[in-house]
Amino acid sequence: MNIQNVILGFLFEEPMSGYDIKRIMEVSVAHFFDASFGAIYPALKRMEKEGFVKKEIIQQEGKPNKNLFVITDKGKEEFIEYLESPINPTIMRSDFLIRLFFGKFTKKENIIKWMENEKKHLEQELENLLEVQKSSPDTDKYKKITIEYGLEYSKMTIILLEAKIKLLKEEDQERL
Amino acid sequence: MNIQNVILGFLFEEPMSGYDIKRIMEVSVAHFFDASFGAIYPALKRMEKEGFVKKEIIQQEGKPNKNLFVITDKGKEEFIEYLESPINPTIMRSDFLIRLFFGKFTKKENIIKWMENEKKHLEQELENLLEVQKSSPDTDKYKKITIEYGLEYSKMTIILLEAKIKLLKEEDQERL
DNA sequence: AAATACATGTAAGCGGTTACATGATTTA
DNA sequence: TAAATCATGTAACCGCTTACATGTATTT
Repeated sequence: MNIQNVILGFLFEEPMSGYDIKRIMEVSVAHFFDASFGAIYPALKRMEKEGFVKKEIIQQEGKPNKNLFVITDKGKEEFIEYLESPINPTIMRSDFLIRLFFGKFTKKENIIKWMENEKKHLEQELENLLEVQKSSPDTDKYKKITIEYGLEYSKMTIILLEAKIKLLKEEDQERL
Repeated sequence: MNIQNVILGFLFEEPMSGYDIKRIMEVSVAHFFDASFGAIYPALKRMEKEGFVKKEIIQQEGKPNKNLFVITDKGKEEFIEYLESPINPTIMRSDFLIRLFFGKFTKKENIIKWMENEKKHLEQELENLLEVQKSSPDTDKYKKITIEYGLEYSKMTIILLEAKIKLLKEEDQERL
């Protein structure tokens, strides 16, 4: 999977601009995929050159013009081919867990700070996902599963972090 | 966080070769960080040049010689500095979830195949983590939390996937 | 006889990110 | 008046992966 495959997926659903793609990613797949404009725009250009998408320039008033990209039959084929290709393993890269792993080299204060920070982020993600779930109750069942997945993950992790933070704080109390 | 920080962390615990570092990563942090030899060896070289580590060549019989890397005081300072620097957000990149998200464009057969594949991987990870937990009961509490984290994540996800696979399969049964 | 473990290393290339440039309109 | 939203794009750079090269000893 790469940025091209993901863009093709979104354009399979409806024509969009690069800007739209970025925005929709943020409210749908951000918990397991993200991309910057610096990746999206050059990808769209390449894809146009290869005939996977075609560009339609939409004149707008008061706003910059919009490049609306429409998926072609060749693009649809390419996407279907991706779906038939071998799946890549899920990758997680966590600075938080690396720091925790080497936690004995720093003050407990730092560790609690990191945990509370991670918890805060997960609470934000949980809130976002609940919002998404509420605002689009008619999404297809597969998209719903990806939301549930994120919901369960953040809930579980918040609970775990809460318990561990509490334990670490209680250790300090006992010493008084 | 980058490969250098992680290597410094491991060398802070004990001197190791590049090969050792790779092996130990696979049985300790693989569920939230991984690196290839092509990243580890050049990193060690750079770090030696910058004075973060020093190399000791160990003569071995029947095996290739080993480059044992020892962390220097400068290296320790560098690692402590990393632990004080702003934390990077956790990144997850899941081909599985992207495919599921666009699941409506393929056959249910494919989706069940992906889910069963993902479940199989998580069961393997769960097994590995249980093995690690059993084989090193005296690790420090912070490392234990990172293992628990992985354990809870894989358990939760296996249960969720099992339920969803069952649901999808039942849908088919009802149609008969 | 083939594969795996041990052990190190490099070069080419990929798939991005970060930072910048541009510019109107709207909101705080 | 500063910041955010809308909108596109590029250039420099980074951090890695993949593939290859080398070679012995052990296991299958």
